[in-house]
Order: sequence, then C-alpha cells, then structure tokens
Amino acid sequence: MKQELERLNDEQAVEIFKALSNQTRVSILQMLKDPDRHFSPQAHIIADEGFVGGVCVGDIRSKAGISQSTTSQYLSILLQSGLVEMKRIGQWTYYRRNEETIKKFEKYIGTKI
Amino acid sequence: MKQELERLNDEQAVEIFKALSNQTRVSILQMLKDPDRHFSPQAHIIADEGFVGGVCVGDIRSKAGISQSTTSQYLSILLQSGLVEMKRIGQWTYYRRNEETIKKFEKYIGTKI
DNA sequence: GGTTAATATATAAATATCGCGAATTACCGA
DNA sequence: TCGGTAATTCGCGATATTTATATATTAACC
Repeated sequence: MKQELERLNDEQAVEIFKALSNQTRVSILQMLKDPDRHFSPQAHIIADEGFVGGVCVGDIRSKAGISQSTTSQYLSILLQSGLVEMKRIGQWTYYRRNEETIKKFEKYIGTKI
Repeated sequence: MKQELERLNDEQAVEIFKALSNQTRVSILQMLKDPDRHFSPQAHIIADEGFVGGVCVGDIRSKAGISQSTTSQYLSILLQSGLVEMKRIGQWTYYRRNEETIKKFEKYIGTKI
C-alpha cells in the first residue's frame, strides 16, 4: 500500500495491526532492523546502491524457519501493510523495512491510540 | 493479562496487536480516551472515586453499534490484552483504558519494532 | 422468593488465517 | 532454448476468529 499522506488513517493502522498479529511476522520485521547482524552479507545488494538494507526471501526464510511459500505470503502481508518495501533484482526479491511507514505508525499509536 | 514487568515482551505485544486488528475494538479504545465527549454522564461512576473514566458495557455497546454479546467478548479481548481494565460496581461492569499498558505498548513500538 | 435489568458465557455457522507441499512463473547462464 | 535457482501463486486441511442467538449469572428491587 502506498503511503502518500502525512498520517495513517484507521484502516491502514488496522491493516498494520493485522500484519503484526503474528509472532513470526514481527520477528521478520525485527530481524530486518539490523540485516548485517542477522543475515550473511549480500554481495549483490551491497553492489546495488539502490536498495541498501534489502534481504532476499531465501535468507529470510532460513532465518525465520518457515517454508518458502509461507515466507512469501508473510512478506506480501507485510508489504501490503506498508511496513516493508521490496525490489526485484535479477532473480532475487529483496525486502527491507519501510521506515517512513513505521514512523507514521509510531505517530499513530502516540496520538490516536 | 497482568502487567507487572517494566516492559512488554513479544508475546504480550502480539496479543495487543491481535486485539487491535479489528476496527471496532480500535474504535472502542479510542472512544474510551474521552468518555465525557463520547458517552452521556454516568452518575454512578462519577460518585465512585475508585474508577474514574469507566464506562459501562451497555453504553459502549450502543455507541459501537454491535450486539451485546459481541460487545462483551470484544471487551474481554481488550481486557485480556491489558489495554483496558474493568471493575464491577453493582449490576454494571465498567471498563476504562489501562494507560500504563498503553504506555508500555508505545515504548515497545518505539524500541522493538 | 420472584421479577427484571445488566453482563457473561455457551453454542454454532460463516469466514479468515495458518502454514504446508505442489505447481507455476521469473530470471539467469550456458 | 534448455536447465537450474528464486520466488510467487494455488489448493488444501487444520485452526482461529467473527458475530449472532440462546442461555446462564449476577445484582437490584418489590
């Protein structure tokens, strides 16, 4: 979901709550906070200045300990909520946190909840 | 869920995310933020100094526009997550926000997410 | 005690989520 | 174009959530 407005509305917030209402998805988001510590270095992504901090699906899968299909589905839920963004580079799809949305979410919690 | 520790753990946070992954429950929590504006004055609760800000189930039900049993269940989900607290006074059950938990939740979002 | 009002709980049916394996698609290199 | 690897989509059974109706509980009142 594109986040173009200044603030999250209730509907977007509920979608984020749903995305985070699963321990594995929360863990994925947490691991993506510090990719260098949680994942092995990604030569390709380091070379590509356009998507620093991105981690490919396979690496997330092995760290999260879930199947490939579940990983893909969970990442698409996180993407849909706006908490992460993705970029396909060659045959890999890289995901990283969308700090802008996360910041808006923080603000929502602080003001609307 | 009793909140006795300083910080929320991941499990407690996920339970809160689940509680908030429903628009109606979010609305209830928001309405409880300013009872005076959203609900008619409660003579009984004003008299009882022990539970300022509490709103009875029936009032929440009519404002939320959901059935009595759904209201009861939603409130119990919110209670279980620690986001609200309740007190029975006479034949009424009053619910109000648990600001302590909400503050811990905010802190969790800011540091762990 | 009997009645009534306010909540809670039990039950049930529809819908959604979980998490997997299999099939499919996307991309790359030879 | 073929084969291999990465990722997504599909289909499934199991589990959980949603929300209502019906019933039970609790407290107040006569």
